[in-house]
Amino acid sequence: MTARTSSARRRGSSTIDLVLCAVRSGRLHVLVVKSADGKSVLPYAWITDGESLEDAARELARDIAGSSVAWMTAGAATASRRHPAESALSVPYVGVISSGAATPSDAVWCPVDALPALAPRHRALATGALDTLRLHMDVAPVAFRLLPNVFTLSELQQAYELLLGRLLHKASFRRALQAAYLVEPTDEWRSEGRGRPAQLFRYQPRKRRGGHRSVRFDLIGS
Amino acid sequence: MTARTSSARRRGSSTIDLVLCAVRSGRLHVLVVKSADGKSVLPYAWITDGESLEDAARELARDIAGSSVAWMTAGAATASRRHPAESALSVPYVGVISSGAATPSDAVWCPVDALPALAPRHRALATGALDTLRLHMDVAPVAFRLLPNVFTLSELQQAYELLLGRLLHKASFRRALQAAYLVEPTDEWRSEGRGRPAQLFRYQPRKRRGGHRSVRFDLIGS
DNA sequence: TGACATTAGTTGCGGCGTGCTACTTATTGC
DNA sequence: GCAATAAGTAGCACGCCGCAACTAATGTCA
Repeated sequence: MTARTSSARRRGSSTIDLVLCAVRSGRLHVLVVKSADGKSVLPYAWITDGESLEDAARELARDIAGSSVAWMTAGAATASRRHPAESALSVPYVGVISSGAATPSDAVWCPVDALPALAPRHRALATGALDTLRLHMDVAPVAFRLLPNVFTLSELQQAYELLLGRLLHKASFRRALQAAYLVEPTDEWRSEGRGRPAQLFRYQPRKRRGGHRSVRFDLIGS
Repeated sequence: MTARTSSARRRGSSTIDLVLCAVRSGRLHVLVVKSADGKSVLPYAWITDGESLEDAARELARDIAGSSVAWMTAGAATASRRHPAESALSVPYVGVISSGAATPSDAVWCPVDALPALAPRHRALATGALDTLRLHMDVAPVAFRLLPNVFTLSELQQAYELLLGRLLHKASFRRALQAAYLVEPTDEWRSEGRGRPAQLFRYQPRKRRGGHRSVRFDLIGS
């Protein structure tokens, strides 16, 4: 718990609630901290007038996780369900932390499908984080930000498989990636125990095509 | 202005701010109302404790537009820039109204690229609405909800062209639509002045494929 | 040391979706 | 009847995608 979170709480006030996500051993995890009374909570901070919400959320994330978040977006504000500090209104921010970053002290990475006891509002925010990531992954480099600066293509594919919720075909994945000019090979290789070593790549988008957004009907349902 | 909007304003409180969108003569419009002092504002309502934000937003939309919104989603809450009633925190909701609905009284549809003088926060919310619609149009029937219950395929294509910001090819558009089993033909035809009459269709998704989300790299930029 | 397992990375093929051109159909207006 | 206009369709070529099969490089173990 940081000074931000333990500052004077005001009934009827609003909070920024943080859902920090990372990949740990192939599963999506969210960062959970302990409140003053020992309960598990998502990191949160009371909103003060005149401050940018985005800036406040980034500052909170830096306080909690030590490093700055690799990517972040706001979720849908909610006043439903019980907040651990009785915040009237929660403005959720969903952030992504590189899987290479060190685990912050006084915090635990919890698998999103095996969360500890959380206040109902925080549980809803945590379980909804994956949907938020899925909503943005086609227009923002969410999967890339879940990885360290250099990564193997298999790691990138695993990140996409986690976000999409289904297995992908190696050759197709790599051809599509090649065509998009998003990654740049480094001259490093990593040996992961057995098997052939993998080349390391870096996220380095090169092509700036204005648009060419295509029509997509296949995901529309009711 | 409804009773909701003119209710006691409290400094430091939060509002729901509504960006209602509709297509008028081929351009995206947002609904603007007049405040008590004659200024142009987006419809808004003070948030009261214990009420669902989504419910409150839908109620506000019903009060303002008469009919219920065809589709709605929450945007990113913001505390930046000046709000017309000095709301500390705005929770924006972007809604879509069928282009067939009647224009509500005491309200004006304004082209989003030719807005009247608005408070800075409201201007930012209005101009950001198109991005919100674009973010959701691949997973929700946003374009369909911009249209009346029955519509021609040319109207649907125009809605998509407006959202995507580019022209589409008629044959390709129809083939893709056919393959998605999203619309159902009616036995009505509409004659639009000159030219061959167009068959009317209804949004009626039939196929429920679980997932098959595909990898999309082409929109990821920086 | 050689066979095997394991993981990375590539190649070629078939099918489907998409962009394009060109065509047919049906209506209004002169 | 004929031009103009807009809806709707057909055929073709190219590209993307899933798939299977292959090569390459490492570790393991008998």
